[in-house]
Amino acid sequence: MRISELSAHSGVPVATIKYYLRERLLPEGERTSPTQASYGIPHVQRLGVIRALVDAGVGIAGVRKVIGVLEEPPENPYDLLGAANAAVTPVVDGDLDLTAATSLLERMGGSPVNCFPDQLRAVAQALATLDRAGFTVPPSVMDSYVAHLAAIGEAELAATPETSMDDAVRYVVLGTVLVEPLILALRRVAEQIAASKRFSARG
Amino acid sequence: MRISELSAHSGVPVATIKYYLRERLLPEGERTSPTQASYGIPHVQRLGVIRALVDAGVGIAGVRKVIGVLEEPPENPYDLLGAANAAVTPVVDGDLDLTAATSLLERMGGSPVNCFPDQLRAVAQALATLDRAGFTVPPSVMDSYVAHLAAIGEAELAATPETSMDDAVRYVVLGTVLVEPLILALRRVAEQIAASKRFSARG
DNA sequence: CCTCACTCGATAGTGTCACTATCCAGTGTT
DNA sequence: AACACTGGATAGTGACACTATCGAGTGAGG
Repeated sequence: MRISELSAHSGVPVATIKYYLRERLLPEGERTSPTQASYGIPHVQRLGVIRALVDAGVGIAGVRKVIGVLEEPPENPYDLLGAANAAVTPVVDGDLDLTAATSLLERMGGSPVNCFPDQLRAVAQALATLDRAGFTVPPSVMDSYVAHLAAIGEAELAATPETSMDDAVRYVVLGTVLVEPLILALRRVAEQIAASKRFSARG
Repeated sequence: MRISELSAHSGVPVATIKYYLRERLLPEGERTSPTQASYGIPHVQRLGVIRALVDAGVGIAGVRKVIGVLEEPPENPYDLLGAANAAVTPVVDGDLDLTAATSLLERMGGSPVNCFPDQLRAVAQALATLDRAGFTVPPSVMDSYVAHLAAIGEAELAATPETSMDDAVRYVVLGTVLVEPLILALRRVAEQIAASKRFSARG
């Protein structure tokens, strides 16, 4: 498959494919001559992953990290998940009050040792942003978040494929990031359904 | 309060405040002379909202829409939520297969009339992106998303403040957007807790 | 009254990011 | 031999959220 065919097959412009090659997001094709290389199905799949990640707001640097994890996954499944999360969680610097975040962590059934520090800091950062905007999450709603997201996390983990390590890696790494837009979109839909039930304006 | 004090009090640089004034995200201060204006607490709060929204990835145009809704909220609470969602949901153009998204909507207890079309399209878009990356959400996990996000949506709606219209508007509009980073961060934490329970690598 | 830091308002510039366009010499295909 | 196409390099684009600078006017201290 030549580069123009790869482009046609994946929907990604040739110039962009060259860009991804340059950025080492896409492996080189097999060289058939000094100015020719041939690409295969894995390249098409990889392009799909790259575009999905970029669309999801993960920057080129983050995509590179994710791909790094996909190509050299940690032995331990727990560290695999951590690496996947770390690849797409922007590191927050500066002072943060971690007490509220730690409390949420414990309410979800974990303890600080269960969690990479950056994830905890991400929660704290989210809380700080809400605070800065003068927004308070009602306790009943926070309870709901804690309970239902814990359940979602368990369901996701329970469904990790056991068939092959490759499948598991792919599931964990991509599921971590790519499902986020779906979750947010479903939440908005859920809110509108609840609103229409409550106010029966359109139903 | 002069502009430099507003800056000191909010942590936003003077030049940026001027930029927000120019973009009409921040209302003008009360003029005390042709080249002087005084700002108050509402300006500090507004700055907090703007920064929170921008940090959350909502662009300047989106922030303007959100603020428009805050300042002139629709009478109907359902339309208020719709306007808040519309302000921050990028419109997806192009052909999309809505059947899977509609099915999810129904599984959440709604029907197409309960939902603004753009929200449904956002779900379809998220599913299409997953598909393009070659990622399949296991049915049991999708069940989990549907059930738990529906519950979250209801909890959020049930907690809408009844004290004043202002409070309700603020809660709905800001809650729609600003809580998203918190939800995603909690999900990642939940996954790690579940992983550490399952593999007991760190707990 | 004078000075000087500060203000508004306008305009232009910066840095980042994900591409995209152009050029080149070399190659396979007809 | 003609021609489209290739890999590789380099420079340019457009969107975006600021940020820097300037000029004329103004309030507060000495």
